[in-house]
Amino acid sequence: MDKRQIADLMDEIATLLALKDGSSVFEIRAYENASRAINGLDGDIAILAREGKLKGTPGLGPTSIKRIEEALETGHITFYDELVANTPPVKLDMSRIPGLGPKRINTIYQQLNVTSLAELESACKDDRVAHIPGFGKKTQDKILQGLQFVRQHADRYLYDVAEAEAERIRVALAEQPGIVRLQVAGSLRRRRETVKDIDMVASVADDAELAVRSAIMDFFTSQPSVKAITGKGETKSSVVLDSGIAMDFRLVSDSQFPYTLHHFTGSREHHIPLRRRANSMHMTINDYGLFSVEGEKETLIPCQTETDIYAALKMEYVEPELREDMGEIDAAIRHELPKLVEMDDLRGVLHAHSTWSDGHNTIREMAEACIERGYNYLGLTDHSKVAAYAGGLDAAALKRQGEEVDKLNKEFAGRLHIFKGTECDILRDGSLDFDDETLASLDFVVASIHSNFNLTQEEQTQRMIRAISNPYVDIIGHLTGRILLGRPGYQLDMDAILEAAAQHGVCIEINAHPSRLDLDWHFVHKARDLGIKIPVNPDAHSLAGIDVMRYGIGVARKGWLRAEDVLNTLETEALKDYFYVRRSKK
DNA sequence: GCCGTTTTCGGCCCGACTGTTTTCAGTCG
Repeated sequence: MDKRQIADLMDEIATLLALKDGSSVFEIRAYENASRAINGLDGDIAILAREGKLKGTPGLGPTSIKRIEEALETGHITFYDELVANTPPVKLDMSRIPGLGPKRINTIYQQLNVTSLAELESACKDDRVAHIPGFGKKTQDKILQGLQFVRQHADRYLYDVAEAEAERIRVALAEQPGIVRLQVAGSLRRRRETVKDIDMVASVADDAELAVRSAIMDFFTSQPSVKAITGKGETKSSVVLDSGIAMDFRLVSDSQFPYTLHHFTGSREHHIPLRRRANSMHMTINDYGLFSVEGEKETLIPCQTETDIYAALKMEYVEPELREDMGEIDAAIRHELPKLVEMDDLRGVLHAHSTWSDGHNTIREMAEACIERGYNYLGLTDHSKVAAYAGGLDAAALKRQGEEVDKLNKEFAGRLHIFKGTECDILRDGSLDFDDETLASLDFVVASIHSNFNLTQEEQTQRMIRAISNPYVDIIGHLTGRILLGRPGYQLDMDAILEAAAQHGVCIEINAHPSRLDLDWHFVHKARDLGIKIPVNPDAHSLAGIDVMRYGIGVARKGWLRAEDVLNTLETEALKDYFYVRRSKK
């Protein structure tokens, strides 16, 4: 078990405890804290546990450490298993509905005896939920909406979860004798923010013996993370992994590899116009090959790589991230595809928290971690005062923090520059949580919404535009507030927002946290075309939190961004100038 | 369950909003 899996288990324990009658809210919170503490650990949890270094980590007491050790040794936590066994499954299902917490779940369960979400839905439609004391029509409607949300997002997985699963298997397979080429395909390769399953394609030499293929297939289906085998053949096997993700593995001859890889990378939407183009050039394309067609006769056009396939269609190579039928076909024909931004283009991080608010690590620790990762600057953005739940800073604390940063900047001179910032709450009316004088004292300002999610689209849009119009705001944080697979974002008129941001020269971040990836890639391209600069920000709350940047780069690439479109590809001095110029205009 | 200590027990982040009430419970961040 890795860090993430154990942290998820601890979080589930918290949920299960909350659903149990008579649990202490403080015990629940302790498990939630432990989960966060585990996620925030820097380094391999198995090594930390073995060396006894978990002790002393804030949030991890003797019980949590015992549970972690059990998970590492045995792969499960008995306490968790017992809780699951004693909790009606429908209660867990209900806990995924936004707006339904443990109290209401227990009330519904006791009053209506529902045993499934389907029964809950009927109960809502029969108006039975609205008649429970303390409930009403609006609550019932909200539950119905929540049920729909849960249904729409069932059986999907976050990119990072699927990627970790796929990578484990890819690394194992790569060692297998006989495999020539091996690559992840499907939506994972296209870097979709959530995926339904994992596709992987491998090749063996064209003259490989059947026994080689069989051995590879056997090896695949016997991977430790395989929970069930749903299909097994010479060229394709399907399994379900421990996490519940389905995975298809295809094994083909090496000469067939590029066509198969291309076919299973998709998307369907990309392939439709591509096939149309092939047809117009007297060719046809499927998962076995690209063929020229003369009457009844089909001749294979030999291709070594996907680049060859696109070249045969007189097109530029299309990066997998772009294969969504969002204009990439025409651009590839005209040879006008952008050179997409890469991790190596990034020079620093601009949205990070420290122990001054709800971060796990000190400014110094965060700074040193940035240096280790090759970044040249750190934009420090602790929460503002209204964010009490996150230990937000008031103006006086912010000033003291600035003094600490000044000292650290002297110490780190030449290696790292720390920009003084804030993640300032956007209040209900669109004003900011700090006055102008305080904002003016900082190098830069990230402004985000953390409250009042339920305003109408009109109100929410006006609120956001007012924040964008504030002369001290440089970057809007997690624009829509969505939590992938958790809750939809708040209602915003995106066209109006993007226009306002362009007009005021305000950046919109790509929040790189795998549960957010907000701005959504669908809007990134448009934002770019309007001239909006887009920083890729980790929203890090720990050292490990800095490492999510690559997920943000995935979104940036899906949104057609070049290095010059991403704010934090600027070198330190250029970024200082950028912020300075914005500030001096005020 | 964790923490801190003036340790071995008492406190634990808290304000705002929503929907339901008619003074408050539940949820969220």
